[in-house]
Amino acid sequence: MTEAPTILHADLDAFYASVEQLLNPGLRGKPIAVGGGVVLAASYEAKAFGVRGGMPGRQARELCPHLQFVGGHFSEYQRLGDQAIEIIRDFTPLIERISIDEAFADVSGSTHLFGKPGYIGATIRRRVRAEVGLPISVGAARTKHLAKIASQVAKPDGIVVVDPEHELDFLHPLPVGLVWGVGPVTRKRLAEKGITTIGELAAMPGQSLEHLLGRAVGAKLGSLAWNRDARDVETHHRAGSVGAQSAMGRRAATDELIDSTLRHLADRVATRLRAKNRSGRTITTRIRFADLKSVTRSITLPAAVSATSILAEIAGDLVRSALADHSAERVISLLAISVSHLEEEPALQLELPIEIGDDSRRPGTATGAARWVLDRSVDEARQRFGRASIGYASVVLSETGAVPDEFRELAEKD
DNA sequence: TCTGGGGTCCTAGGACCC
DNA sequence: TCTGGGGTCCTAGGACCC
Repeated sequence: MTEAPTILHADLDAFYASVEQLLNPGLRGKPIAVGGGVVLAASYEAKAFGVRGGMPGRQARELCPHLQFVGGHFSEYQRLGDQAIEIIRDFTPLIERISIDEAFADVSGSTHLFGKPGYIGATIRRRVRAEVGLPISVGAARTKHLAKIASQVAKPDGIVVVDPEHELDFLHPLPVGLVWGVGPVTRKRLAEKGITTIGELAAMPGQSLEHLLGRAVGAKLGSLAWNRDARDVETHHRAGSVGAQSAMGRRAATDELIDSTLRHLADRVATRLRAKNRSGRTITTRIRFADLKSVTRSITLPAAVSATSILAEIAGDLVRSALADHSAERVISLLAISVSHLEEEPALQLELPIEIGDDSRRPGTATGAARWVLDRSVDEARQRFGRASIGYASVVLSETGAVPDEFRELAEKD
């Protein structure tokens, strides 16, 4: 007897756009896009014109002249996404939420109560439609990877159950791009070899696959991988890094721009770290130049940090050193800070003897511990009086006119 | 046609240790 | 002394995902 298709993958369709159409009935049936400069989500009516997530707004308008851009109702996205997940939770506690609009569920222990996986999937779809008001697609299969492919095939607003006896029949005609880990670059590389379907991929010897794509991806795609694919639904994740970035069009890389941007980014990252009671040892900065090529610089410290000012200063050192290595580049289009090697935050952060450059950590400035205490009080004040109520002067100033932080935190591409 | 933000994982070279 | 292998950590870059 073969195993049952007890892993479900549920994925809300064109999520942000569907929410906007739910909130405003006047938008239903119309091509709309959430976002502005860039399309974060497009309704199916807009997708019919070729509009896609991640596309520049101008290009989207050219493809679809009647495209309507709508602002994001961020808290509604979170609330409705949570509501849909809670419906799935009525069927099983084994849920792995991948993003705001997507989750795996293991229903192997639920079938004696609720029926076959396909029936559970259909019930979830009906209830999400009735109780939340949104379309959701479901894939059911023996493994996570297969269930995810199935839900993509099920879109829009459908369900696909992959019979374990006929997995290969299901997979082989599908395009390689549906395989997790095959993006535009790999797809192009495969197309050059004449491979466009999963079946053609499966017919390729494992060795040449690995030669073409590298060991990890190649092994994953090997035809046997379908049977070894992980199927454990992991109910809690721990973030491995916390970061923030800021795109800025094309700007001259002046000290003022760099310092104020890094302060803003360090503030966002460090605040989130402290909220999670975490801190990190490795600090990575990224600079993207005018031609969209980017470089990174990182440093791993002997002790973890979560203080805003320390993070900003170290990031400044890293960015300046990278700019010095690329002195021909004077125009930048993006700056980013990320903190990894995360650790649990100790009760009180000790003073850190950090000296990686000349600069601003002179005698007389606050110690690590003092800065940490200062940060904590800023965090508390913001919780009580609102985010804009307090902050470092340069940070507060640079908030104005920027993309709302809620937008950043929810941003996704479909 | 040159566009946002938050992440994960992999690769490869080099330093360092035993 | 110019010679081996294995393991871990760090850094930089890149592909990919939502």
